[in-house]
Amino acid sequence: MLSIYNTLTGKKEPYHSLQPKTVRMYVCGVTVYDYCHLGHARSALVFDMIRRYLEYSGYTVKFVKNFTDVDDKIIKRANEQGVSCEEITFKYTQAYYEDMAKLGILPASKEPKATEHMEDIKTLIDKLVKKDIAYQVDGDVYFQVERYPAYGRLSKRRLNDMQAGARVEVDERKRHPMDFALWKSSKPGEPSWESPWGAGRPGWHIECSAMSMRHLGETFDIHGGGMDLIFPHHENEIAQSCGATGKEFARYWIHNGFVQINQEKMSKSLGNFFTIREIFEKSPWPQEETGEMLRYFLLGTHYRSPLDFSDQSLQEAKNALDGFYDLFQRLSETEQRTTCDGELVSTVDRARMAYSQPLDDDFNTPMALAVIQNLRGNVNRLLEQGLSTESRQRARAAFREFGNVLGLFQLVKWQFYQVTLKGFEEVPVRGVEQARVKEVLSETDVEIKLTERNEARKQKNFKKADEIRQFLASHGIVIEDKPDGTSRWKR
RNA sequence: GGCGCCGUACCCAAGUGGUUAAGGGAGCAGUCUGCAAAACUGCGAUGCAGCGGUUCGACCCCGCUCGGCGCCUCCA
Repeated sequence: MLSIYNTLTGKKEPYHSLQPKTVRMYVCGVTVYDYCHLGHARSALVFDMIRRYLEYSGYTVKFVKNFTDVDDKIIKRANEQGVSCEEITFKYTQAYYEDMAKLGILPASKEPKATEHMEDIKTLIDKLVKKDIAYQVDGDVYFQVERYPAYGRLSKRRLNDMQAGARVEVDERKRHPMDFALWKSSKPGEPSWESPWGAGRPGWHIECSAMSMRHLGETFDIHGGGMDLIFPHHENEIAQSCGATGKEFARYWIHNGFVQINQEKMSKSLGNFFTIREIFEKSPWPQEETGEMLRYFLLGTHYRSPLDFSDQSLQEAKNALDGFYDLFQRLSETEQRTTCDGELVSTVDRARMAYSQPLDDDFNTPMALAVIQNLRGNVNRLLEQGLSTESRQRARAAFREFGNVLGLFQLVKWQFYQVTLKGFEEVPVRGVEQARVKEVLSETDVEIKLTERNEARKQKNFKKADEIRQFLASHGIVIEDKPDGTSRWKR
């Protein structure tokens, strides 16, 4: 039985879909005016995991994630660079897809754009104006918060409290300082669409209401996003949507915590952010592995907690992951003994049950990882006592199955033979000492040396064997001798 | 000023009103190994920021204090 922490009620609640076996879920995506940073990655990854787990649990998931492609920031960026808004949004939408692919984040089932939903947006605003919940001032349309009595129920704020704290200049034309724009008249040169209120563009919040209702219906199951969207974005979405339809909007509100650097929120204004591509570029490890390291790191903390990013944390994730892939290598080797084949089956079954328990409890991925870590230990033990080739494949398949929910353990090659490092002079690793790789040895080079060494070992020439080991080690090659006299190696 | 979050071993990080406070990383010791690596085994918080309170019993509930952070303005 899945339960989810619902921001709306402030409690963990049993989850029930409105339609049986189907989840309709909307997540606020990004405004495409710049490269994504790690914070965006976390949010995307958290909801990707939730989506995957829901599917793993047998639900069909209608997952909608939007792109905001009309916005002040886009206009500003376009003006700065002297290019059109379309060029900006196209460029960063492409970049988004590239970054997400590297992180192993699956595309949503629908990825709508605000600019493609102008009719829906205008219809929705019109409805609010007709119901007298929104009002027009010159070419702008505002939502009147006092006309929605439940305003503040998501963020647990009262209108009066907020009024006291408001320290921005209030537009005198607004009836209440918290009233927000549904439609903004456009200045010359800005993107604009015709409307009953004049040429203009939609406010930020209305697009999500329009797009979610278009693709998921007026009432749907889950709405998610980063913590910082609770107010005002999601609060306003609720007001607009419920105001327009008179029905409940989203039923479960899920919000992920921030990525921090040294205990502080990662943000543009603080200048302490890392873009996703920057992390990949600076990583001394190949792309697939860096992606997996990031996922392991990001899912190692519960989605609602803040999490601090550092190079050390990434390295720790890699070390933890290495243990798995070392095991997977051994599982790929053949074996006749069947001593523990029976026990393996029950071990995997037990793990399967233990696995979904924490994930059912508000998506507790750290605990789920602990279950998989336990399974790793158990399989290692059984492996030592004897697991047949078939059982080894079964074990590997189990890791694939569990790992798929978290986007882990899907690689066929990690290290052991196939890996090539990128960049070979000096690879700076922030915070840690410099990783240095002197020169590249090709796989053939390594194989030749290895054969040479095993010859030497056969002849008990351990001095020579150790020299070769040392030589290879100085080139970042680690040798593992197997009981049968042959060796495996990894970089 | 309003609303809210966090403080668990060297580091990361789960968790429960009452059996031994998960798991990982790092470290140490041992087994194995020609050596090594990997793997396995063992060690590691008598305590969960501090102080009070509720309770038969609290790390977990309540209050206060200290420390750190977030939202209230665009923000994942």
